[in-house]
Amino acid sequence: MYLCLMYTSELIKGTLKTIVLELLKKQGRMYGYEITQKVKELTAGKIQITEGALYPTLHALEKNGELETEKEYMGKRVRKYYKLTEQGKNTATERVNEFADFIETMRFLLDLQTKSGHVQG
Amino acid sequence: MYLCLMYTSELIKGTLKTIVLELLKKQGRMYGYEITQKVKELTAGKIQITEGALYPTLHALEKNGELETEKEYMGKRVRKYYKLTEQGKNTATERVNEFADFIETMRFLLDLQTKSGHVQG
DNA sequence: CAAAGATACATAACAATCTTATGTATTTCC
DNA sequence: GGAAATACATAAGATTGTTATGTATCTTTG
Repeated sequence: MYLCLMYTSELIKGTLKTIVLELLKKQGRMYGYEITQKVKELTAGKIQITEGALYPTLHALEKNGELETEKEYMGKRVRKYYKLTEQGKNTATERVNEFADFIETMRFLLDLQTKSGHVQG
Repeated sequence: MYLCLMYTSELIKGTLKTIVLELLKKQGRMYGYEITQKVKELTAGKIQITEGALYPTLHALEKNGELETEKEYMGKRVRKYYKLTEQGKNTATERVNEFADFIETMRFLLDLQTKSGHVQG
């Protein structure tokens, strides 16, 4: 059995946008810090998005027209909520489909038959 | 149905070492150019390893003690065959296991149930 | 109530890893 | 004999991440 260590950062590389887009698609709207916590929770700590990676990514997606923002004040503290634009919804779907296809290709290439840690059937 | 386009390069990023190590584990020994062709063939052109990425990676793996080389001359042209060291074999297994675990985590995170493009059962 | 930790944003220096471009040289095919 | 394929290699530039740092507010706890 594995301990629940984080993955080497190389693997996460390239999937961050996909994760953010798909999460926003499911959750409707989220703010940055919330995204880091949600991913950590859903992956049992295996994937931990750093703020240094997330915020620039969110800004880039917004600049590219995939996301739009609303600022909300909780007392004096600001929260920037992000949600998908129409374009962002399409991009989210494309990205997820591409990733799904990619992992099937990799599973074939690496001879991975069944899910590790799962008993099938 | 998808056309057989290449994946956005971001996805491949970080998986190159894993691919190389696992291929060498199965094939015994291979030379650089052969690796690029084999991967292209096995993935129907979806993953195309560029030489600018592969050669530096092979050199790094060799420097790190994962690979060892044998030069062979086919006429006047040289081929550099790579094979795994004992350490390399262990690293290959670790990398593949980690990747397998990673894609399961991602499948859960992205709500991917069954294999895209496959009929299960 | 003061300090520590969590929440919430942001940016900059650095590192890793890839693409694209370039270079050299041999072999094969038409 | 020239184009395409084989076979190696490296360098400039782009992308995307980590680590470090900064600011500020809110909550918990001794």
